[in-house]
Amino acid sequence: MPPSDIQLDLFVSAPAAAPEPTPPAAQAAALRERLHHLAHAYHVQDAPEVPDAEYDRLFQQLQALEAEHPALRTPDSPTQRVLGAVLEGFTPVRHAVPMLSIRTETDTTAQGAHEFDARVRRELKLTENDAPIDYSAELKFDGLAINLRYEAGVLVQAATRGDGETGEDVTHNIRTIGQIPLRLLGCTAPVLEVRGEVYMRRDDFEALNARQRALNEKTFVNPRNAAAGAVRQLDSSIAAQRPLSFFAYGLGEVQGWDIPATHSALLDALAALGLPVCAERAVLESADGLATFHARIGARRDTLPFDIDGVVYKVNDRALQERLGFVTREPRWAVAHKYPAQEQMTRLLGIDIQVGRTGKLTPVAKLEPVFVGGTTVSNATLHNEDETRRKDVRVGDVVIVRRAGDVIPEVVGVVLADRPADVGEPFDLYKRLSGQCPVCASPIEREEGEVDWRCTGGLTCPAQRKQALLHFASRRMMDIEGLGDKLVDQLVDGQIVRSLPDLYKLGFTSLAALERMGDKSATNLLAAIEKSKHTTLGRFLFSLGIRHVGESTAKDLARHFGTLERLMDARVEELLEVPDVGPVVANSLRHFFDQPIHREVVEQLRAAGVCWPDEIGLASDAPRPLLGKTLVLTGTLPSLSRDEAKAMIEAAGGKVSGSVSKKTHYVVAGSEAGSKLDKAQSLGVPVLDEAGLRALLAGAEGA
DNA sequence: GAGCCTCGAGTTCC
DNA sequence: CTCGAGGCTC
Repeated sequence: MPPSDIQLDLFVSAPAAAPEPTPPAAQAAALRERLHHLAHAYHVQDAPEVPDAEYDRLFQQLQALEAEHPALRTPDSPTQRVLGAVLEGFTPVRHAVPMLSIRTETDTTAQGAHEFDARVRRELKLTENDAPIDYSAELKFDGLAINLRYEAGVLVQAATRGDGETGEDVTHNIRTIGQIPLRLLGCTAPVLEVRGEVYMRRDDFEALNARQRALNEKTFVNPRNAAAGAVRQLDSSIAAQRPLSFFAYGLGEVQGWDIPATHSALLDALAALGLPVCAERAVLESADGLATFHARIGARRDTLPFDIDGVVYKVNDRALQERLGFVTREPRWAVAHKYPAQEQMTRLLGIDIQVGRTGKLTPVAKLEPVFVGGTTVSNATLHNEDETRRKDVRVGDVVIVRRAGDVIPEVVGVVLADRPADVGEPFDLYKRLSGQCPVCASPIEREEGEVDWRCTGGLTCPAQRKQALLHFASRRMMDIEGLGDKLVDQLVDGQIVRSLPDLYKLGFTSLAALERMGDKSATNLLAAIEKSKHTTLGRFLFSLGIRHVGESTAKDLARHFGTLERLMDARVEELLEVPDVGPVVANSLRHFFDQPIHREVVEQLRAAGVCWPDEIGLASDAPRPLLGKTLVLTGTLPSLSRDEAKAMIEAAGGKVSGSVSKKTHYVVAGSEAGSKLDKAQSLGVPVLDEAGLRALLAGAEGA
């Protein structure tokens, strides 16, 4: 069976540990079974069934049980060996020096660092009065450990960890990793084994998955999984297409090479040999220093280009390391200090289907609330029907939920082993809804080649009407302050507002009668509605919610046609003359204005007093120093809001775009600028601060 | 026809 | 913010 071919059902799932008071022996046996099964899925099949945090939890449960009842500690217990197994098809490699695992400090608070320091000092019989100990702190990469064997400076073999004693020869795949030198710089030692982690960068992982999706191939759950799969390919040409990276962090067998006296010096020496060593490391003394490192890296965890699951502390001095030695298979002088999990398991309670503004029907996972990545998550989008089926998510399943940083929570996959007997059917959107919109019961349809199902009800569908109203009133369009979703719900459900023009017929008495609406709020809202009547043609066009017509296109159309009448009557060929308007947009516009109901809405809005100045004539003789220039805004400017800055740039004839490319003339960066700033720098696009922008607007004015 | 550059649209939580 | 897709360019 090729490693990528996952057939979980071949493996009988082990009985889960019973939570009821079971005899400890039976409990330990059940835990051992379960852990063996999970470890096999993780290490050998590259198909983890549960998040790491869950494995760790079961592992610790077994450890605790064995500590309490030492008689239960069998030689084959997962706690007694480093996990993994040799796969058929690869040549086994016996490690000259065993590849050990590292003890995990599971306390994710600063306390974890203090406990490690205290243990080390106790073992060394140091007192408060002794000098502090130097520690080397590094990142704990989320990849897989590899041993590289160099003889006379030449890479002769690369092996996985396997069970720690014997791994697999994966030299053919490792040689495809460009970062790993095939020959060391200035080193001809007879034997030098370098250990480190093969991993996949997040951007490489995303690109790989995008490629897999495009080919309709199965995507990978996470970067580590993808990296492990690549390293275990029997065919190295496949591995070569998987973008892997490497960091060195330790040694195996060494002959004829002077090992530096400290770990930090060793890392420097490895870097000098031409091996990639992560720059994110430090030498610290005291537990406080370690705790600070842990917190500092934790704060930046999401912005690192690769996944980590914690940091690693090592006693820096090799002589001290030797004095500390090992306990069973783990060094006493090193520890991994983890971070809270970004993945958790929870149960899928149901699948709701939402109706969007355009009628798009989106399946949303209703989850048993779970704390992951710093917040409690109870909803997660399933995007669309295909996506939901691809993951085979069913109601009642235990699912893995991930949330990293600002990323929207997502359902990564299903724990098939825990699928209950009474699990729901495979997701079928049409069947679920009996072909009807869940809100208005209009027929639903999915056009050829489209991913999404849509409600055909249009504005007769209350859900779409509500979204249309919210869209119309939003800040970048008609800007009606105070018209939020709660109010829109009441207005539409109470049939007070049936169409956009109804908004302008609202009276004080009908408003004040609503829930949570006092005299003051009603007056303010009416004032906001009144104010919104004075707008621009561009905003008005955008606010109508015509498919494929967003802010930017609406502005282009307004500028090109000048008046609404000319636009409404324009033929498709005339519409195509507008820059950035192609057949799809042109037909969408034509289709919209061909419907009498839409023309009527426009008519009524104007009758209600909605008006705008003619676009023609706006092309005044005001100086336009930024004519033809494209700018990108990023971060927070000290005194200008994003919209203000944008308005100023547009008034000067410039265009504000959302993404940086080589066509961008300037990037205006404020504080907390993100990836756009990096991109500007890598493309050599000039970067301005607010003062620079003002100078550009003003300075060119005289020219 | 491929690849790049934008724009449009959807989405979660506090 | 990110993905998908429309439009433009080569």
